[in-house]
Amino acid sequence: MPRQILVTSALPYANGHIHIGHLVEYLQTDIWVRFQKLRGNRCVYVCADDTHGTAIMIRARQEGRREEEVIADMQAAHLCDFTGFGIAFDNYGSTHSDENRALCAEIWQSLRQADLIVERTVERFYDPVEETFLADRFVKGTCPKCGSADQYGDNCEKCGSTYDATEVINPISTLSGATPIRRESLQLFVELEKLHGWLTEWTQTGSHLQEEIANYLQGHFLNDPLRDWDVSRPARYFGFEIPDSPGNYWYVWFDAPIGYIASTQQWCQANGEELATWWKNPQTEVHHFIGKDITYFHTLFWPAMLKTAGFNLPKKVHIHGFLRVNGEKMSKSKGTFIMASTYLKYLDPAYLRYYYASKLSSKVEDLDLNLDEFVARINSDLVGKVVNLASRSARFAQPTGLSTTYPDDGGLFAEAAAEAERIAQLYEECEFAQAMRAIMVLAEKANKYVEDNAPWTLKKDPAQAGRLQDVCTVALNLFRQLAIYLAPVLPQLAEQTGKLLNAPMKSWDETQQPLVASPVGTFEHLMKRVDPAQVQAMIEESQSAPAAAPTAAPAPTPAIDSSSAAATPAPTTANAFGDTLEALTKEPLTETHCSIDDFVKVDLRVGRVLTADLVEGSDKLLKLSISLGGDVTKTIFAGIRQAYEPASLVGRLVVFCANLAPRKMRFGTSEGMVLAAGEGGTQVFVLAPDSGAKVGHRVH
RNA sequence: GGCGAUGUAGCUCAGUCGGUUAGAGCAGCGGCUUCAUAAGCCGUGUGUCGUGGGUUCGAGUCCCUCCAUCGCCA
Repeated sequence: MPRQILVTSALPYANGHIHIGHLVEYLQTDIWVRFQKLRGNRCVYVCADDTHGTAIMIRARQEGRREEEVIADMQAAHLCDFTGFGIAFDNYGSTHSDENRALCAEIWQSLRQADLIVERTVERFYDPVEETFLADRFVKGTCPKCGSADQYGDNCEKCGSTYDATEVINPISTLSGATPIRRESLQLFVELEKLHGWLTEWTQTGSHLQEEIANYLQGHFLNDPLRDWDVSRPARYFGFEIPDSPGNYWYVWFDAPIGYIASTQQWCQANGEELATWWKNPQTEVHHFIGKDITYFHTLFWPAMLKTAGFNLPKKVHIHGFLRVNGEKMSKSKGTFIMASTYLKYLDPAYLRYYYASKLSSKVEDLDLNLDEFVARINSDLVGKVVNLASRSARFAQPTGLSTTYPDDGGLFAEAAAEAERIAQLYEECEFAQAMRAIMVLAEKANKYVEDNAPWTLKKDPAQAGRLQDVCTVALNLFRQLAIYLAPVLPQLAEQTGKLLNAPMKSWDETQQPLVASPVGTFEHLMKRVDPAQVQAMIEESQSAPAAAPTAAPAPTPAIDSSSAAATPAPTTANAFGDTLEALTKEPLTETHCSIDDFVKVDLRVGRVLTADLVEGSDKLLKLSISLGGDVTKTIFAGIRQAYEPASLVGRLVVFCANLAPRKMRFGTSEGMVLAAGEGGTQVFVLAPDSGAKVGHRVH
């Protein structure tokens, strides 16, 4: 009987782009979800942008835009990054949605009815310039305990003491620099203490939490009375106004987790399902994946809200540690603060998926991305052991296909098949590192089989043709087993393997039966070795570019594209650089001249790709939003989809025609044309300026 | 400061209820192979198990001290 599983990752905040630290969580979750689906369980994976709060409000004000515009752009960018890494949400919503507003109201009503809400007047700092109350972290001043200057409003980094922002000496608002004034504010609190007994029981029993987390909660919170949770913020605040308390808004951390439910609801609406099936049903397992920084929101406040409002409690909250790079915190100056979009410009997402998988456990431990190890591990495990297995047998098997009966392999296939449940158990428990190791052991045995049976020798003797086919049948079946075991981590490899062997992989159970009598397709490279130079280039770009908006990329060929680019047939005659007449022959020079007056009519500009999205219903087009600086943007539909991963374009500079007459297309209006060279299809190469060119520069 | 985690081979880590000479992958070294994307196979480990002490017939594994690193403290 298939399980019914609802999975979430934490909602990324709409104030910043996705970086490789975020990706630990989304990849961990995506792998787990893909595993569940492969096992035949009903599994829905939802997420959303977390859009409310002071930070968004400030950002919008700084940029002179409405909050809605800021969060819409960021959501597009987030989705683009996630898609680039193969993270497959069933629905990706926003906390700023009608569904979420309604659900917040519903849960709020439940909290009221349960008599858990209390109102109090509190004296808080107010910024008279920005006209907003100030969260503690937006107040700086001198520590009232030790006298250290320039400390935040909640605690002192020097002496470690904690205090109220209103105690700080000589306070300053970090938003405006103004001296904040004290002002009374009505605040609404959730009296969490009323649920203390229940929370203790829920957190300490039933393995809803990792053991160390349960201990942490017991030691840090549950031994003392729980404080009231302040869930309201006075206007101005970007969020939802509390229906029965005009002028007050729900604190961002109130409506954010409700976004999980709201996103599920959107999915239900799109798929003809009932929300209750997923959130008010003891048969459904809810699994949250989060980072350790937001533990108490998800293990105290959130269960309390769910319990009170009658929604499913999480079966498990899976909490992971932070990412470190080369043993240290991610650092801008060392180039290890790597944005997802930057990574995608240089490296195959499969590498990071596998690397993280090879390091992840169910513990709340930090994960270290050691870049030397990254290169070594991918090259050794994925290229050397896994992909190589197909590479050294598929070509021999292509003329004949697989044998009609599965040959004697000395028990190798059966042995690997017998590992299926153990490996599945490891995936289930989020022990991905152990799962990867178990799979690699199988890969080593398979390679030894190929070595011992030397198909390349058999090939030389026509009398051994049958034996050659058998040996390749074994090798390719062992490879296929590995590809299925790895499919949650490497979906692309699974898909390519399905194509190669003319048997798409749909289920974990396919590891149990060898494939026979199937034709073998033409072998194509499944994975490139990691080029350390690309890693270095990625670091250098991360070092030089502002994190939020990478500048002047050296415009490398996208990683996904370089293998096909090399496959073009070549030469007749060539110049000293090896350039042939091939292209010119295909498209001869235009005979008629173009006057300078004609030329200046064409307004070519340098622009930055803000977002790149797949166009529903078109296999050629990408929808690009291109910035000319500030808030001036153009929307362009470019026929480059087959050549570029959308994520690889975001943030890079392009040259485009900015005054091309707008053209209505089926999908929207295109306001220009991006310059690119090449024959079309996958052979398209977008032009980029040398570094130094600025967004908005005209091309002369 | 309080609480917690971690510290095992050059690197990444495994070591279950304490029990024989402490293991694996990678790197390195030696050999073989050359089908494959400079890939593969075989062989190769003299490690103060962070330090010092204790319990025990026996401790990487239990207890205490200290050191180092990291995290958390609404």
